[in-house]
Amino acid sequence: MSDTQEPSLDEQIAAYQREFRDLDPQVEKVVSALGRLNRRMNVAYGRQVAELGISNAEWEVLKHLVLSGAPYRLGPGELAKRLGLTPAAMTHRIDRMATDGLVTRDRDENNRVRVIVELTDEGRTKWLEAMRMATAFEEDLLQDLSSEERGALGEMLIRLLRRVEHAQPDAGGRLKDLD
Amino acid sequence: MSDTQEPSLDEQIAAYQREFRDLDPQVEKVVSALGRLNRRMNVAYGRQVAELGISNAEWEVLKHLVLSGAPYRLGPGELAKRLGLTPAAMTHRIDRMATDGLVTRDRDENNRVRVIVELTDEGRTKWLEAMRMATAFEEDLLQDLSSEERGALGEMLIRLLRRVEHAQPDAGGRLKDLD
DNA sequence: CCTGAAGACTTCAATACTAAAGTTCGATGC
DNA sequence: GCATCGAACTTTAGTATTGAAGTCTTCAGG
Repeated sequence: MSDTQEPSLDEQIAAYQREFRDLDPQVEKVVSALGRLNRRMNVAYGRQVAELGISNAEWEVLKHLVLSGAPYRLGPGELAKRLGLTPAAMTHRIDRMATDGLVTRDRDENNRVRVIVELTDEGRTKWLEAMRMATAFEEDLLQDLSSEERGALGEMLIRLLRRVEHAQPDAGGRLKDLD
Repeated sequence: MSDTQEPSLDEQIAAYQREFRDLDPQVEKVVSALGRLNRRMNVAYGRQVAELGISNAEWEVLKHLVLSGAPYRLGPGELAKRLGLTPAAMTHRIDRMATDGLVTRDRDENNRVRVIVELTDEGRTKWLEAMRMATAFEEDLLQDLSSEERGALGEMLIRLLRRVEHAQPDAGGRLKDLD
C-alpha cells in the first residue's frame, strides 16, 4: 500500500499551481518537460555507454577531445572549463582515463608548465562506438517529429540558449535584454 | 596564447560531421541544444538558490515535498526514488537539511520501520522564495517566444518525453541531480 | 509465541567532486 | 641575470554520492 508514485507532468504542474498561485502553466510545462527530458536522456546515455565500459563523465571528455579535431589534444585546464569542472576534478578524471588507456597525459615540451591530454586510438574507438549508439537512440527519440518540426524545435531551443548564455556574466538577477 | 574557446553549437555540429559521416545535423542540433540549454539553466538555478543559502540538491528535495501536497510529508525511500538517488545518499541529504532546519525527520508511529520527512515552515518559505526567483528567470528565458510557440515547444517536448519513458521501461534508472 | 523472511532505513568503505593551498615553470622588471 | 609575479596544474582536506553490508521492525507460518 501507500505506493506514492511520481506524478505525471500535468499532475505536477497542477500541484505547483495549488501551492503557488501566479504560476504560468505554459511556461512551467516547457521548463518541467525540458528538465525531465534531459534527466531521462542522461540515464539512457549512461546505460548505453556503460556497455562500452565507460561512464557518462568519461564520454564527455572523449567528446570534447574529438571536437577539438585532429590531433585530438587539449589541456586539462581547457577541458575543465568546457566540462564545467574544477581543475582538480579534471586532474583526477584524466588520471583514471589515462590508466584505462583512453587518453595519454604528457608535458608540453615547448612549455613545461602545460600538460597535453591526447586521445588514444582506443579512446577514439570508444567515442565512435558511443556515438553510433547515441545517434541511433537520438533518431529513435525524434522519430515522431517531422522534419519541419525538428527544425522549428531546434530553432526555438537555440533562441532559449542565446538568452541563457548572454545572461551568464551577471551572477545575480534576471536576464538582460539582448539586441 | 592558444586560447581555444568552446565552439559554438554550429561549429560543434560541423566538427562532429567531419569526424562522423552519417550524422543528421538536424537531429544533432536539437539534441545538442537541449543538453547545453539544460546545463546553463542548472547553473543559473544554482546561483539563484545559493542566494537563499541552499543548494540545487536541497531545492530538489523541497520541490518534491511541496509537490506531495499538505502536510508535505514523504519517506526517504520515496524521495530517493523520485530524485534518482540511492537511499544512502538520501539519508545523508536529509541529515543536512534537518540540521539546517528545512525538514524534520521522525519515525512513523504506526509503523516504526518507516520514517517521515516533513517540510518545516522555514523549508516551505525557502521553497517559495526559490520558486519566485525561478519563475522570474523562466519568464525571462521564454520572453522571445510567442504563446503559440511556447505551446508548440511544450507539446513537442512532451512527445519526446513520452518516447524516452516508453523506450526505457523502468530498468531501475539512477541519475545524478545536476549537470 | 517463535522463527524466518522481507522491507525500510542506516552505516561503512570506497569513489568523485570542490575549494584552497602548494608546486613548478616561464615571463617580466630592474 | 636575479627576483618576483603569474599561469597551469597537482595535492590536500573536506563533502556528497554509491554499493554493499548491517540493523531494526513488521508480518506470515508453524
